[in-house]
Amino acid sequence: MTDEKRIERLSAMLKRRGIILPAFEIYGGVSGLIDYGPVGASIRRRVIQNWIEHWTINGDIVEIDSPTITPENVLIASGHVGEFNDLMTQCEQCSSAFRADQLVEGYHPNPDILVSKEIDEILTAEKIKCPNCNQSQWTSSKPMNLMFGTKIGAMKSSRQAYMRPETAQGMFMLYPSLYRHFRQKLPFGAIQTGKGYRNEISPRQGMIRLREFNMAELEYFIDPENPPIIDLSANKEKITLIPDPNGNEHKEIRITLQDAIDNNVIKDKTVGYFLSRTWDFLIGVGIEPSKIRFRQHEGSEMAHYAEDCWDCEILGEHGWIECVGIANRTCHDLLSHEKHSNSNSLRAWREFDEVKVENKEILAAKTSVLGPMFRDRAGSVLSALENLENIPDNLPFNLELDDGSNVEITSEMVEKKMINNSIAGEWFTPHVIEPAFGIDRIIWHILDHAYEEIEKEGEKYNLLKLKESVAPADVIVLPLFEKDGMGVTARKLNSQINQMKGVKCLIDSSKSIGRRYARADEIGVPWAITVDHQTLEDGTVTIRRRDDQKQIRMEINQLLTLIDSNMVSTLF
RNA sequence: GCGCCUGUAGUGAAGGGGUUAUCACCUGAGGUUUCCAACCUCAUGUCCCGGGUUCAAAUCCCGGCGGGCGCACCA
Repeated sequence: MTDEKRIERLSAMLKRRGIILPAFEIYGGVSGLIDYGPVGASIRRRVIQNWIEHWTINGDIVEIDSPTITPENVLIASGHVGEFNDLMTQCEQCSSAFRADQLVEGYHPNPDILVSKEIDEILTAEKIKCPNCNQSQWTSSKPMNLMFGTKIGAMKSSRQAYMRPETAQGMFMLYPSLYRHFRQKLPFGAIQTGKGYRNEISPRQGMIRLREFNMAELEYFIDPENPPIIDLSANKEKITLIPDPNGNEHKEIRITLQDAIDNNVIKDKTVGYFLSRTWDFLIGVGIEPSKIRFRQHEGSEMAHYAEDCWDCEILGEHGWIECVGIANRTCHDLLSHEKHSNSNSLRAWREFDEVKVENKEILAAKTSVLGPMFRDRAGSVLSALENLENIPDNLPFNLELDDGSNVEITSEMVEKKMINNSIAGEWFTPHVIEPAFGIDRIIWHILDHAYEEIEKEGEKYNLLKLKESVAPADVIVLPLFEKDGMGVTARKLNSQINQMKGVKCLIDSSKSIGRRYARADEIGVPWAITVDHQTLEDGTVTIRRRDDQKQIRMEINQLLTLIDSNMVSTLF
């Protein structure tokens, strides 16, 4: 943060040019909500498109899309309801905030179940002191759930629900379908992009902490005993890591990811792989390599579900900001959803290398005899027989049932049998590695890193050096003048280019040519085509490169071919 | 949520208990100009919202909303 005013000039430009603006501004605005304007929306769409293509390119990852409204039981299972319904209270003396249930621990057998009023009474009655300043003056406690609540349906039949705090749960809900889609073979993954919601207490720092934000998450399901084989040795780039938050090695190191895995700096290879793929994505959309680092989470700041977590932080005007979290969520989510939903389809089948053959002697029940004999107890007799550890040598014998009672089993009721079980494999709950991207934060840093203020002929000049892949438009057509048919030619060219698949072209004919170049440079359009007098004579135009203002004259048709095949940059 | 600072055209700023609120850039129309924010003429557009004090409030006071920073919080 060398220049304090730069962020203000950048923010003013983003607003002036219709990139990022405060939402609902004519009604005073709402903190933590933003609009992407006509230019910004194009950038956002392209960043997301890049992200989707980046992950789906190998075929082991598919895109899904789930509702943002989520019923409460899903979020109870995920832990979001329980973890974030804590009552908070604040010391009036020193303003420190604490979880109220932790303060009254020891004064009540189960502080978790107390409501706000009861906790306040205990705080006052027991004169509980502030751990920070030793005073005993507490504000009334308030529940702190950062989720936006809503109801599904009306009146009595309505059902409690929340706006999703993350997109991940959608992928877990679709696990059975994904498992079938991928022919029941791990590893595989699913991605989802969309809005997430958090009712932040205090949104800050422009578009860094929003209440409604664009997320992009990948859930990659693996067999923890047979993790994917990862080879990152081709990746020679040294990357900044801050590992070992609680140990002696907690400092920045520069290391290749392969070395980091080999030296156990990154313990999980799959996590290492996603660090690498995240790096590639960020570079691809124009984040500066020197402004990226990966920091390992401390135990205390880890989410309730995560086992190991690395943040990818990007340096910008707001300092180092967490933009991607890569977490090993283990089997936490799938297991919990299995329990809460009574489903048994959130598993995968692991075949053993060798089929295990088990020869076993059992007492097979003759149900036609047992049934009439024991009637309503027949069920428990059957299960006791099945669970019998040691087959008795002689019949009859006394069989103990679950309820502690005994029955006599005679030779008419059972038959000794040898069975051979062959066990080919086992069911297990897959582990999941989750890279979660904050798209708005990434877009902020793309803009931050691309924004350049230079001097041009003694004047200040701004440009956005966006990568072609995330520019709001690919090309802009500028008639030198409207007259003499230049405007007509330009409009025709604009429409021809816009008919190309995946290519977006703008046109601008107001004010002087220099001013129009400046406007296009400021929103980051990489190429400008100028229609001039010579165009009318010989069918050539000039193509201008944003980053150095170089121009090349060439035939319109030749240029159109290059634009269509995304090859304009080969000209220069 | 607390504390300090703060809010004037699209953007950046000046001013300030008084009758028509100022400037630059931007935007639009016209003119001029054969390629990098040129020039001329004209035009559009502002005191965050609500309440109070006052003959009079954009200005002072209170509250809200928004923004910045610090503390706290942050899946």
